[in-house]
Amino acid sequence: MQQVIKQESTQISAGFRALSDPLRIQIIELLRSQELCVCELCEKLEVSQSKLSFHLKNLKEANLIHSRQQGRWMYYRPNLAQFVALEQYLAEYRSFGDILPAKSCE
Amino acid sequence: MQQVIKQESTQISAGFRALSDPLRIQIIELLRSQELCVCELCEKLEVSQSKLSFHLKNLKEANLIHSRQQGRWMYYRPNLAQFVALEQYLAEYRSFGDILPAKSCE
DNA sequence: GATACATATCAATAAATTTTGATGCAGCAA
DNA sequence: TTGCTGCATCAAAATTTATTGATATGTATC
Repeated sequence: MQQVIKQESTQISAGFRALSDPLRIQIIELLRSQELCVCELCEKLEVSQSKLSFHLKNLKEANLIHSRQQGRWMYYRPNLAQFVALEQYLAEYRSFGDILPAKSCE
Repeated sequence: MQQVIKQESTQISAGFRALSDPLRIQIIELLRSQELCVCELCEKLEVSQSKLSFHLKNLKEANLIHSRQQGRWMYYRPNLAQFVALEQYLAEYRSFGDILPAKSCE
């Protein structure tokens, strides 16, 4: 039982972890309105290509972005379904209703 | 301008970073329905007190929980407003509408 | 006062993540 | 084929974050 909670918490935290870096937030912000290839992201963010590649992989493994190859270029776009999933976790968290006052600890 | 985006992205990512650890998710799950003191969290999560203290500080600095001292005990509870803020970031992200296809990169 | 208890903090270590520069690979064009 | 371009991957170093055990702080009780 405690084990199940532990597993679930690992999945949930993994989703948020991908959003826990400023550069990755900047990346998804740029992808918000338009599919972009790596070279365009490089230019706009002024970071090295391998650094960007590392963070794109990170976002992709968290299922937050999708990619599509076209010729030599790789285009990235957000996977909105995964954003919904994280949003829902937060929404459900709040929906639980008011917090009970602690029964005193002594 | 790019600087502003960078600052904002740092703030946002800091919020998610606090949720990017399984133990911290377990903590907020336990606080979901009831204020708890550190000793109760220790027992339920079976972790050392200093470890717990580290993660509680982390959550508190991210403004995700509040604390209240009563005698020797420190009671923690979620700060729902901050959960709303993060939820809203995700909601607004999605609300931007459909992604434009890339203009070809060549 | 002295003592016990709940929690925070600190310093040292360990572990995980990120950055960097180099190299590899696939697609395209000459 | 050769060479160029866009991107991924890798190994090493740098940085950040987490864990541990010890100690400090504050509160209550005696």
